[in-house]
This record gives sequence, C-alpha cells and structure tokens, in this order.
Amino acid sequence: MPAADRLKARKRPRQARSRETVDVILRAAAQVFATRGYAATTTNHIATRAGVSIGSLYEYFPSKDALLVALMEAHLAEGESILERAGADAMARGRDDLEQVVRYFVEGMVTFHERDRALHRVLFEEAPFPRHVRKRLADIETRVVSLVETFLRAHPTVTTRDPALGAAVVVHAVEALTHKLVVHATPAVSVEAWIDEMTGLVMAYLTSGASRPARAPRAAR
Amino acid sequence: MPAADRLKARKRPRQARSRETVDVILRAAAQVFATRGYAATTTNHIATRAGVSIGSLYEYFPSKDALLVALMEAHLAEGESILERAGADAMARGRDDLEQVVRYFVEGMVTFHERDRALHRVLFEEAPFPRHVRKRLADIETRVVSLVETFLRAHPTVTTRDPALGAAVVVHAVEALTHKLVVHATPAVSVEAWIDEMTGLVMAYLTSGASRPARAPRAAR
Amino acid sequence: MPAADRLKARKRPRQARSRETVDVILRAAAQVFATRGYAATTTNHIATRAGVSIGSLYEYFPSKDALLVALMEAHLAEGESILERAGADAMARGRDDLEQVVRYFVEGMVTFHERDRALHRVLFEEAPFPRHVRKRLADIETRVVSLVETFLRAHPTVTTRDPALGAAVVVHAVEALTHKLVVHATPAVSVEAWIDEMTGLVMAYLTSGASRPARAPRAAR
Amino acid sequence: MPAADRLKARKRPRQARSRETVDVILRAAAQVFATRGYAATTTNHIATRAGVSIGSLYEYFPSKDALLVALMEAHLAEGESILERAGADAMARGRDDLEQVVRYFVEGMVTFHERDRALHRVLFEEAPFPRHVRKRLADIETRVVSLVETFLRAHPTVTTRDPALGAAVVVHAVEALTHKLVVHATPAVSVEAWIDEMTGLVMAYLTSGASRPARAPRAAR
DNA sequence: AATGAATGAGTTTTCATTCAT
DNA sequence: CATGAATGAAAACTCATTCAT
Repeated sequence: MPAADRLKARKRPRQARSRETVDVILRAAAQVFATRGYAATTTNHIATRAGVSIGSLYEYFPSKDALLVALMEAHLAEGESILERAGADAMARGRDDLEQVVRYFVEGMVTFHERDRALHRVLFEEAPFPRHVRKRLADIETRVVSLVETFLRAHPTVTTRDPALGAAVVVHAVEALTHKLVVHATPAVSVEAWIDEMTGLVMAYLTSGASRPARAPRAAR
Repeated sequence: MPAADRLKARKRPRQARSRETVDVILRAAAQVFATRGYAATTTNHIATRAGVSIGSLYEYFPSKDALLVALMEAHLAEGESILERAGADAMARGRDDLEQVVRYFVEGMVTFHERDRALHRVLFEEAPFPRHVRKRLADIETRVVSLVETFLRAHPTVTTRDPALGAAVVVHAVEALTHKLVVHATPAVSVEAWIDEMTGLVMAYLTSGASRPARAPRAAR
Repeated sequence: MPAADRLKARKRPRQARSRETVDVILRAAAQVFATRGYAATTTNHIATRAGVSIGSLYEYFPSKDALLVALMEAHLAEGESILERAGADAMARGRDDLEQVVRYFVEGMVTFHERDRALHRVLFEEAPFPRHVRKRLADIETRVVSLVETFLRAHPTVTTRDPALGAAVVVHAVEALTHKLVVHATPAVSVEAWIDEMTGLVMAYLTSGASRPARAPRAAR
Repeated sequence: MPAADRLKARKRPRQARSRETVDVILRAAAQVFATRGYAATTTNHIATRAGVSIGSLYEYFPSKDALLVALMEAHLAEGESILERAGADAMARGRDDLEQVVRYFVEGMVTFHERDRALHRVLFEEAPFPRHVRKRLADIETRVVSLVETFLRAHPTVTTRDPALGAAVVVHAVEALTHKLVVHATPAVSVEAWIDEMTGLVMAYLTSGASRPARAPRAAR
C-alpha cells in the first residue's frame, strides 16, 4: 500500500450494513482512545469494543492512525458547525451588542470543547498527526481569526489598533483558555463563571485601546 | 522491582564519572525525544546517541518513562527558577508599576517555553505522564496562581472583583497563549509583538473592573 | 470440505455463461500470477482483475491453489498437443531424416516454453504444487522419454548403446536447456541459434557412440 | 528501516557468542527451508529449531528473506570453491586429456548440486530472490562460461565453430542436467552413469563439428 | 560499572475463505 | 447464482528490559 493511503479510510461503504459497521468502529475508537490514551490503544481493543472482528476493522481503516484521522475529521466538522451556529445566533440577537457577540463566541467554543472532553484531549494532546491534518487545523483557525478580524474592523466600539493581531489574540486566548478549562479541568470554578471571565477578558481587551506599538526589546534571558 | 520505583532515577550518582554519564544520557534523551517524538523513540536510540551501552542506560534509569520524568523535572525546575527571577526583577524595578510586573511575568513565561520548543512539545503534548507528575505540574500552577492572587489583592490599581478567579484567568491565559505561540508557531507575528499584546490583554483585564457576577445561565447546547 | 477436493475445480460448468466466467477467471489468474508472482497474488486481485466478485470465484474454484492447478493442467495439455503436433510433422517429413525429427522436437519444446514465459516461470519455479500434480508432470516426462526411446531403438543411425538412458539424456537436456533459454532469458543469443545448437548437441550425442559403460567411480568429494 | 537493508544481514557479530548464534540460526534456516519449503517456513520455526528466541533471530537478520539471501551467498561461495578445485584438478591431471577435463567439470557440478539437495531445491526453485541476488547468480554463470570458452579456444581437439556459443551450451547443459538429476531425482539411474552420459554428451558435441550456421527460420507456431 | 547479546510478550497487519443477503 | 461484508488464524516484526560475561 502506498504510504500516503495509510491515513485515509479505505472503503466508501455502499451497503447499509457496512455503513453501520463503520459507525460502530468509529464510536468504539473514540471511546477506547479516550479511555486508554493513544499509545495504549490497540486496534484489537477497538475491534473488540466494537464487537467486530479485527479483519472488519482493517476492511475500512488501513491503520490505527487512519482511525484517529477519521475521528479528528468528524470532530472538526462538528466544531465548525457549532461555531457557525454561534455566529448566526450572535447576528440574530443584534450585531450591535458587542458583549453579546463575544459571549456567543465564547459559549460556542466551550460547547465545542465540552462535546467529548476525553476524546478532545487525546486528539489534541497525544495524537501524532500527519502534516496535512495539522494543516487542516491551522486553516480552520486562520479562517476563524479572519472572520473575527472582519468583525472587529466593522465594529465602532472596538479600539484595538491592529485588528489582525487583535483577532489572533482573541481567538487564541479564548481557544486556549477553553482548552485549559475543559481538558485540564479546574473543578473549583464553574463553567458559567469561566465564560463570564473570558467574556470580560475579551471585552476589556477590545475596548481598552490595547494593541499598542511594541516597546524596547526584552532583556536577554 | 516495585512499580512505584520505575519512574525514579535509579542511582544518586556520587562519583563524578557517573554524574557525567547521567548528564550525557539525559541530553541524548532530550534530543532524541524532541526529534523523533515519544513513541518513535527507543531506549536504544538514546543509548546510541549518548554513546553509552543500553546496559549502562538502565543502570541509571530503570525505564523509558523514568527518562521522560527526569527530563520533565529538570524542565520544571528550570521553569520555576526563570519565573522566580522574573518575580525578583519585577520587585526590584518597583512593585508599583503594575504593567512592568505583568510584562516581566509574560516575558518569563515566554522564555520558559522557548528554552527548547521541541522538547517542551513532547513533554506537554505527547508524553504519557503518570499521575504524580501531572500532580506536580498542577501544584506548580496553583502556587503561581496564588502568588499572583496575593499580588492582585495587594495592588491598588487592580479592579478585579474576585482576585482568585482573576489570578487563574491571568496565569492560564498567559500560559496558554504562550504555549500556542511557541509550540504551534505563528510565524507571522513577532515574539515581541505577542509579548506586548499579552501584556496589554492582562492590563486591560485587571484594570477594567471585569470579573463581574455571573449572569443568566447560557442556553442549552 | 475434504482436503482432497480443495485442488479440483469445483463445478463442471454446463451453462454457457458459467463456462465464460470460468474462462475469465482463469485468464485473470494467469495474468496476475505471472505479473505478481505466486506469493504476492491474492484471490481478491484475481477476482477484481476478472471483474467478478470474490464469492463467484470461490463458486468455481475452491482455493487459491485450485486456480494454479487448473492453470497448470491447461498449460500441460497445451504442451502435449504442441509436442504431438511436432511428432506428427516429423513423421510426415520422413522419419528417415533423424536431424529433421530432432529439430522438430526441439522446436516443439521451445514453442511450448515460449507460450507464456512469465506464467511458465511461476508455474515451474514458484508454485507450491501438491504431490499429485508433480506426479502428473513426471508421468508426462516419462511418456515422452519412452516415446523417444522407442524411436531411438528403431532408428538405424543412432549409435547410443543404452537407448533408455540416451532417451532420458536427450529429453532432459532439451527440456532443461530450453527452460534456461526461455525463463532466464539469455538475450545475447537468438532463439534460432539456440535451436540449432540444441539440435547439433543431440545429433552429436546420438551418432557418436556415446553412452559407454561407466568407468572408475569418481573421487571422494 | 530502508527497504534496501532488509536483505542484508544486520550485525557483524563481534563476540564469539554471537558468531555462534548466527551459525546456529543459519543452520536451522537451511534445515527448515529445505524441509518445509519457502512459503511454509516461518521465522518462528527457524528460531525454535535454532533454539534461539525470535528476537535474537531478528537481531541478526532483519527479515525472512535476509536469511534466504545469506544462505544463498554461502551456497554460491561453496559452489565457486568446488568448481575451482575441479578446475585445478583438471589442470593437474593434464590439460591434454579433454575428456578428463570435461569429466572433472561435470563431477564438480554434480558435487555442488548434491551438497544439500533439498536446500538447493528451495534456493533455486522456490525462493523469490531480489534482483541483485539473481544478478550475482548470472555473473557467476557468465564467469564460468567465459572460462570454458577460453579453454575451448585453446584446445586443438575441439571442433566447435563458435566457442562462445559452444561454451554457453556446455555450461548450461551440464548445469541444467545436473539440476534435473539432483533436484528431480531420477532414481532409476545411478549418479555415476549420469556423469558418464553428461561427459559423453559434451565430448560428442565438442568433437563433432557442431555449432553450424543457422538454417532457415523455423515455421510459424 | 560496563557491555551488548538475548529475550519474548505484544502489536500491527494480511488474506484465504465463509456465508448472510 | 452473485455479491461483498465479515471473519480470524497466523505471520512478521519491534523494543523495553534482563543478565551473563
């Protein structure tokens, strides 16, 4: 098999039966990866959990990593749809209320990360992804950043001087804080409080005239 | 061997020669883990790179993971010392200048993450750490958070209503953004600009009267 | 299924459509075996190449090796008919011309081997044949040898003292040299030149009074 | 591992212990290949037969085929030394006695093939050799052919018109007939009688003025 | 202490074959 | 009869770890 094909799913299943099998396998893979972590997961574990023979698994996925990639693709697709919905909601509620828009964005991000904490953790912290999947991730992030940038430019309340940089800070800060919240759970703080704080953080940043020109280079370390 | 000992380094080497060997092995381990990733690294690779026999490696480290743990310990120790120095610098320059303090903190964090990007990445994104190491990490973070909290409480300029929550947001935001910056390098933006932005973000947050009481619970997802 | 039946073709197909299917499968098998070699050939490759489902293939051939046996049977049948034709030609042109007879025999052998070099190679050099197929091969060879022996006894020009032994030498020499020529192609020499040489070799042997009584046993090795 | 290295032996063993291990493994491989055939042999069979762990086997041979290649190399080396000795013997006994020289050559070939019939059979009839090993074989054959050619040119008794072609015929005929004799054993005929016949065959060919110019092309088949 | 040969449990993966639809 | 999804035994191979020297 060409090395390049080792990450793609193998068959477009045609019969209903096999589409079911693919689903069962993917669900099992999500569970097992999430529970045992990437390294400790074996294809046999997944097949067993799925109640399917190891042969059937390889019928549809040519390697352990192909399963991971399939899972990631599904996860990202879900993430995009969640964020789109958040965007639509924000517009509906009125684009004038900056804080409301920010809040929807933050909530969307949290929802996305919460969907399946454990799986998310494996996908983003343990999995050895190939270049093209990492690229896909970066692309999505870039797209979100430029959407936010457009929004910032259009909005009168925003005082950020460099909207491109500002958008990057907002998106990454929210993404990273959410990741932290969800993945390395901080049990002391409620999800709602975190959402408030993130909203506050972003609002303060956007309306405080931050994003100033750089000062003196930092001292040698 | 009791399972618990499998992660501790085996010998406190007393003779100079032994200490050298341990260093050589650790340096080799850092390089190989960073280059090949955790899973693809074998103990034999490390031994070979270190110019030491596999037997000698096991003389000092009882398992592959013991190497990783040792590396992490060293990395964290370095991190702590960097942040301590940043703290001292900040105090020296005058605790009144809030922005300067924040800036030192941010710079310290960036310095820490930059030390060895590739190794940092392996340690924090790929490595399967045991409970007690994860705990050690969380403890350090908690310590830093409460230091920051104390500082916030003491500082008159800070308007944050809930200093505990505010400290957590600040520490995690800076940590997470720095991680993002360093590990998933964003080549378009200079390190200096990022430091400015993070400083601005934190300053805006701390001086804007954010950290308000929570509002209505978010809609069902 | 009794093990003994695993090598026989499964159905005598009676309907025209079935016979066609069998042919398609056999042709595909010949191509795939010849191209990829025995070990690297899978029954699925053959079914795909034949444009037939794997289930249908097993409808007609109970195992991978049954395909090989069927191919061999067909190959041998063809070989026998080629040699028979060569024999008939020789008789027609006059049995007195010993050289002409030999030449026809040699040409027949070359023709047989040339039919499908690649398949021939797989069948005779790679394939793991069961006892009864190997026996079938040996039987054919024996039959040819005894035909040649009869001819040698009858022919006045032949000086060979032990016609049985002589016939074996002639048949095996021609067979083996032809095999060499065809399978491990010697591109420098033309097929025609080889035929001449083989004819010359056999003629010289048959008319030189060779096949003498054995001499002293050879030295210990 | 680079694909190219998968056929080379892995380690030059340095310690005496490991050289022994390599020998044990090779001997076991020869036995198992010879007994079970190429396809039915597994690396575990070989390791078990050798009384060695599978890991040790892979310590020295990176693949099943690497074992086969090593065996072939050894076999060919032995073959060359046998034929060299035969050549030396022939020269010693007097280069004038053509028949004696031929006989030594034939005996050398038989000795070579007889060394280990079963292994020889596997090596030459079943084994899927890579290009470079096949090349090595062809090279040796070519070398032998040109030695024989030189001899034929020098010898006054030889009437062959085209010594290059004649040499090829002689070498391949003897090689192929011997192969036939030894591998597909013809139990009815004694080895000594075969040696006599082969000697007679070659003598007749060399002294009969064969190797004539080609005649009319053979009829279309 | 150092060496490196030896170990073998454990993984991934293939593919001939079966059988429900 | 045809289909192709499902099966699972079996094979190659790896690598953390041990231990005789």
